[in-house]
Amino acid sequence: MSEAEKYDHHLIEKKWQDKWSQDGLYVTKDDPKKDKFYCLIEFPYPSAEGLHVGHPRSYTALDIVARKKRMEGNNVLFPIGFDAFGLPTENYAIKVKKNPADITKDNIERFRTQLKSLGLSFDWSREVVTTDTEYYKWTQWIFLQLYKKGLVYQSEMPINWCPSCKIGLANEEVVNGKCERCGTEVTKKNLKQWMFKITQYAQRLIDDLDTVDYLEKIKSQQINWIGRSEGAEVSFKIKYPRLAGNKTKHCLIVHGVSGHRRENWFPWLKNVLQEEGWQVGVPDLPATDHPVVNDWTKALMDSFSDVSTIVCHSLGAPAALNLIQETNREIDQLIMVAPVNPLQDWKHLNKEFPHADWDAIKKFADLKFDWKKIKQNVRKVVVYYSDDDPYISPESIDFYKKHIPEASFKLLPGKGHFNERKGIIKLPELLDDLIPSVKIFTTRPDTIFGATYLVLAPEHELVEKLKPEINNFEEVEKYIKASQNKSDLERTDLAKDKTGVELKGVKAINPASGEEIPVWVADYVLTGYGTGAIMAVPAHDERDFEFATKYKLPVIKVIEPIIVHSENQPHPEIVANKSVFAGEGNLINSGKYNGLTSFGKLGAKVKIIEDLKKLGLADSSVQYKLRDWIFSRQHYWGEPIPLVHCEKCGIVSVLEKDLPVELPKVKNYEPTETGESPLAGIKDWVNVKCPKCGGKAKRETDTMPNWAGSSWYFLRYTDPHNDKEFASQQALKYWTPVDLYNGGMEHTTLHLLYSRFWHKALYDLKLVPTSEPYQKRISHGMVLAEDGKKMSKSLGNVINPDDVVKEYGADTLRMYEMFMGPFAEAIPWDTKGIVGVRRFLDKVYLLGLRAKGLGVKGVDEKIKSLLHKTIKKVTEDINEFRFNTAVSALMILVNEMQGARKIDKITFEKLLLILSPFAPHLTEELWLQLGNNKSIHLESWPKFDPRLVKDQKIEFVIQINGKLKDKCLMPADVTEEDVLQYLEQSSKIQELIADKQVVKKIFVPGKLLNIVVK
RNA sequence: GGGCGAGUGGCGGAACUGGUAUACGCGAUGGACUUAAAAUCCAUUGGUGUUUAUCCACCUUGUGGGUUCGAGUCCCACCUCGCCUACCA
Repeated sequence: MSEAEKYDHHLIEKKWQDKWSQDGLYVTKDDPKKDKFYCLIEFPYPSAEGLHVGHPRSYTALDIVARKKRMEGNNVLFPIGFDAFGLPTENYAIKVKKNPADITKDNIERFRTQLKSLGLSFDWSREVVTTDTEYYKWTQWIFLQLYKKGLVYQSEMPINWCPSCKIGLANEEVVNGKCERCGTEVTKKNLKQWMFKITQYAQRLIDDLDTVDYLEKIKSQQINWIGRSEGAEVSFKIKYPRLAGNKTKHCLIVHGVSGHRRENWFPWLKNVLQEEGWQVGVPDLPATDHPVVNDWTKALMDSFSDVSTIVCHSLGAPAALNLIQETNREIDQLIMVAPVNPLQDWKHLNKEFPHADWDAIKKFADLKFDWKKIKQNVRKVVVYYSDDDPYISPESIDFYKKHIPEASFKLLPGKGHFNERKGIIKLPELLDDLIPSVKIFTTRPDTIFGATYLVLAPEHELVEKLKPEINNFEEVEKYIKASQNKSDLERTDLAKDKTGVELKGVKAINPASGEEIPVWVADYVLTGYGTGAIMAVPAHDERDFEFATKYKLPVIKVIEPIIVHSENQPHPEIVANKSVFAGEGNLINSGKYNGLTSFGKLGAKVKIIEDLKKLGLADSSVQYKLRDWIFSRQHYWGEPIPLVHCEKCGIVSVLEKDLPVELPKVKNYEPTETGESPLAGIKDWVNVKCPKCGGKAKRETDTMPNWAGSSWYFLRYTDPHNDKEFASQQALKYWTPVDLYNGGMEHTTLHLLYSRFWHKALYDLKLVPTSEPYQKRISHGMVLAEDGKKMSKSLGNVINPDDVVKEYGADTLRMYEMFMGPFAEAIPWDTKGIVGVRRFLDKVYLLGLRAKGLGVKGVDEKIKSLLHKTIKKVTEDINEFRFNTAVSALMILVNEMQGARKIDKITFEKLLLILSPFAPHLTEELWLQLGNNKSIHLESWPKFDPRLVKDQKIEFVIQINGKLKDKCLMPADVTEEDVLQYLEQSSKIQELIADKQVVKKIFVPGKLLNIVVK
């Protein structure tokens, strides 16, 4: 082939790209008569670097699918847009001191030119850009709908904070625990954040995966990320430490003036405490003889000589204080429920309690409390009060706050005076003070007898609560502070030893065995998951084992592996010899559960929980690793969150008619010192009138994350110019769900999950017709650099697609990207390999030139058959995304056609048709040169003839003991008899089996005959 | 540590439900064309051995076992690499 016979890609490609655009060849109209096919690529982020050689790989692949689908008669939607908000642009803007909006505009322009040079059949008329106000107006509108639905809330959350850049970082900006930009170790900072309740959808996000067609590994990644685990919450009671020794558990309950009603709330407490082995004294005194009088006090102390705890209610409170003062006895804890201020004027209550001795009560006012003395005698004071108590005013509580500031004051809203007539008010909180307990989450309740200690996360609230009981509180506090200051990296570094500290003086009771076990605080237990506390079973959990070994805590084996002797199982001794056995098995050392299996419907897992449930000590529980979605970003370049903080009304939505809340232009994009968004500094933007009351208000200055705009862009494509709705119901009904969605594996957790959640929320609001956004999801492999590493600017190994297009043409680039390897796998780029596909296209071109002179009919049967086989193969390969083998099939056909003696125009045209999705420019050029007057891309996809695909004659294989020994040409439907007959005449085979004994013969129709000899 | 996936020539890779391993492409070698080079075309190209008339034999899909008439493909163990994830009880 000479130079002249090579085609000029510059000329051809530009010509057709312009023509197609002029003719609107790829503009899609909604057409209910045609079957729709919605084919979607992840829209790119228009970075300053421009397109990278990885983009065309997936775009071409889906372009091929889209083109084929069109030829098959579908109405195809194949749109394109840009996901343009986000940090890289903001950072770049700060660096070059330009407006991110201007930078974005330039970048998109560059991307458009590049994308257009590839001959992709996008419908550019539907282009969507997330940073356009017409687009983000609707992102904000949807946010408001979700806000109104109660899916959005505000919460103080620790965010990643770079102390050097003074900036909040998104998770994806933290690389190995360090700031992506400056390399400083990232710490945590508490900031109020807007959150999405994605956890509410956790179960549905798992369940509905059954209704969609995703690659298995994508499904499993989603399921893993959501991380459902079934288990149980079990309460471990804390042993009240001061009672452990010589003291008896003795509680005195002192009621108020309404002594006749004390049964309204005392009995339950009395019962519970008695069940726990406490002695309980409730002075059963007539109301008229209320215990203010010193005589009574003395009598009381005589009869209850060893009281460790006093619970008092209402007027019982000053009485109890008086009691403590007068008797000068040490009390462990004093719990005051709705305590009365003794200085209060009680006259107005005379009528309500006519039987009370008001003369005696009035003496309260005369009491002189010696607060110092009282406080010396009581170790711990707890005060419960309510916000709607008709008898106890806030001033009463202030009285106690003034005199006993050390007490813990607990407001329980809506409890009234804690003595409602209608029923008994139970105060589990109070019980927690008397008999505190730790709730733990476990997936292995069957190992509970092996729980030799408890571990609390450092942030666990019980630590503070047990403060008076902890003998080494200073040490504990130091540990907690230290672990809070640790960076995430340090805290999750598995290589480092686990650390922890024991709460000395505190013991917990194993509810199954009744054993006393120590309680530790350690940061290998996470606050955010489960209950923030675990029972440690060192014999059957690696982490617990490691910790127990370090701190010399007991290890009790309670599960024995079931020994099954089977060749297909790992050897049982290997399992048995491990110090930690985390599998299932039979129970030992577990009291009455010994001998049960750990698993199964009748196993210990179920049985133990059932039994503990009856005692009110356990409950089945399902936990998810998935956390709520932190939706706030303290950055400039994102959609403003359309909320307003009003001094009077609190948080108020921006009115729909006032959307979009536009990003103001500012001079400085640098984040602020405080971690607030740069928007906070723009006074005339921040200060607004409240949409509700018209009063003073401030705008929310946080912006949305990138994931917002990309959660619903595919909906906008269906109706991109609608200014009344985000998309019309009609368009949504016709086009959704997306039939085929391709993207990178790196987006299968975050983007895909967020987007599915967002869509489900819209579905619940009846704003979209389907509960799942994407019917099918596939994923492409990365294009690696020639050295096999990731392409990156810093390594200087990036290949620019523009250079390839310039030198070899878009068709060549497209075909090479398809040919390089399996679509789903990462493949290194090989510039040398490109010439192979270019040579192939040159061959096609040459064949085309020759074909012009050919007759309409007359072709070798062999070529005809191969053509039909190739049509079949290419059709199937595109359906299965096996583009590499489709290309190779096309190459084989072209090689054969080149060497063929006889070939006709129709055969060549069919080749062009099946090649056209891969190389749209060249095939269009040749198609029209051959005298056709309509674009090849408007033609139908050719069908193969099944008769021609089947070979008449086949190469039949003769094996001896499975090894190939001979081949012979046979009719496709050859019988065993015919083959055997052939064998008898074959001297070669006869020789080979001459001195052997033929055991049997295996005949596989249409394939082979295997002779088994000895 | 967990999850998923992959190991096939000098290289990228192919092989449908177990049935001819190495398709297709790159590279390499030799030849044709050319003053020469490029381009193009033709031939060869997994390894070893033997023979050189190119016939033949044996070996070969990370390693070691197993199932089977037959294993790149299925099972078990191990090794290596990649991606995602990370103390989730």
